[in-house]
Amino acid sequence: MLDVVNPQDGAISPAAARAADAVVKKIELRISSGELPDGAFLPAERELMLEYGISRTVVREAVARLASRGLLEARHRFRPIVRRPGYDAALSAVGGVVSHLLSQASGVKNLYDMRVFIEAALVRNAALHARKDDITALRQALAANEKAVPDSQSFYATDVAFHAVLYDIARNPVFPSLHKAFTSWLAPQWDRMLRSPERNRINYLAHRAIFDGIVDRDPDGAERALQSHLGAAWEYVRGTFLEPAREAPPNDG
Amino acid sequence: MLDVVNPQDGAISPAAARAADAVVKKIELRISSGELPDGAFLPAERELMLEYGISRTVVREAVARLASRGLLEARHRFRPIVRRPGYDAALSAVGGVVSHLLSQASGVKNLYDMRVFIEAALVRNAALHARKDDITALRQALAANEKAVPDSQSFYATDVAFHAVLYDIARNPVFPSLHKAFTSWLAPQWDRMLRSPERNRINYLAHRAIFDGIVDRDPDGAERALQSHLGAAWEYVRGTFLEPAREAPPNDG
DNA sequence: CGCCAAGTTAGGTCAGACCAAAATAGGGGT
DNA sequence: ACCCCTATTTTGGTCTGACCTAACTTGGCG
Repeated sequence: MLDVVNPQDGAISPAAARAADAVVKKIELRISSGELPDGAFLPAERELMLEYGISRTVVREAVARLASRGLLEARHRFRPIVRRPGYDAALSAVGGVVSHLLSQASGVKNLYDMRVFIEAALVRNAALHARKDDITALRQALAANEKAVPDSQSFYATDVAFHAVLYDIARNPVFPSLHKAFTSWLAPQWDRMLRSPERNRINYLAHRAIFDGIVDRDPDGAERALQSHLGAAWEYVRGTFLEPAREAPPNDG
Repeated sequence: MLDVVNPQDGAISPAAARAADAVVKKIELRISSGELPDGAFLPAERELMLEYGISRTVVREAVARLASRGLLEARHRFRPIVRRPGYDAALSAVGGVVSHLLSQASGVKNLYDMRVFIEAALVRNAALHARKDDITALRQALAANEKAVPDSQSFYATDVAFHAVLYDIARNPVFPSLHKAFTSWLAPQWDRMLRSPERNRINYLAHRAIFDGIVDRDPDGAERALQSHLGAAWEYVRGTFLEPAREAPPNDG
């Protein structure tokens, strides 16, 4: 009566003893204990293999595992660098998978809608809870945005920066990272959008409307302004890469 | 004298040709082309190694890479299974990194706040846009939840299910996956919470308040109910694992 | 003093082997 | 026939030792 428990490995998962796993934990510990500070080089593979009494195979697997978790930054042929992962790393870890999802038009749409949804909630939150310094930051970002209207290149930068402030106002470090993730994911599609001073001006005005809604402490107005802003932006870019329209978004169980 | 051409590659990062990378792409192609359908077993390592004329080392690295991207589901000592990644896979790919963040109390708080933020927006959305069948689903989930009040075990399940409906109403496949991710990340902390029929009843009533807000098309009321519900839940669990309170949430650049 | 070439280090890959667990085939009892 | 238990084969996980090549280091030359 062998009870090889492996039913739906729901949460615990027996996770048999993998050699690499133990090494991962040890290195993880050395990182979180500060023995391997952020930015430091990981010891050479051959060194680790002697130190832990394992083969290089296992060392390499452990390193790969840690790298995929974001604790190590392992460039090809370079010594891995220790990285204390934050929300940024967490989000960028998804990058690989997301890129796959973005290859379908529905993926872009879903992600964009998600962004709109969250950002709408953010402006609403800003309208309700923004502090003086938040308003100041927003005002400055808006001014920079206006000044950049003639130059599409810098307009894009100030555009992103303006939206970034909205994510900062929530005072949850997850949001700024999320913003970076959104922009980096959607940038490829976004870049194809033709830009012009006229178009920039329209977008700037939309930003100002959002700003006004926030300073007026009018969550509904601010949200409406943002929805219309991002909705228009979508309509403007969809034609550049979207075919009729797809169904059946990928969604696994 | 072969000159190692850095194929333009424009920028600095040579991104040299890694053998594993090429294999990754080939396998990726075989997956997306349907030759390796979702759920199929990946060929044995030794087979792949013959097929592509590479060593097993490279095969294993490629497999590991694909697994970390969610295209393969590679349990220990089992033949990898092909998985067409969806939003679920994308989110669960972050799991590893997130678990690290959750080891700090601030990480739990930030993630939980994020969840509250999003869920608040979701109930507001539900109050504004829920359709008849959404309301029906919600009502059923609520009824199941009420029925489970005496049994903490099943109450938890129906609790999660009730919240899940809120994520479904947004009609964006990202949200249900996000819900799964949230619950699986926060479950470990949540499990420590003592449960009792009395406590369950309080939570059920909170759910009903949310439901009422939605059917009354009262976004503010519904959101208020949810905020108070999740806020109370946090206060209830924080004591079980939280020390005084931490600062400096992890946040990398 | 700086630049370029030879030497050294260390990551990437390979080949072959062994172990143990999983998958499969085979045999015995009912 | 059918199922259960065991023997065999696969196959993933790990080890060893080696080689190649690109980084890194060092030292000589202009």
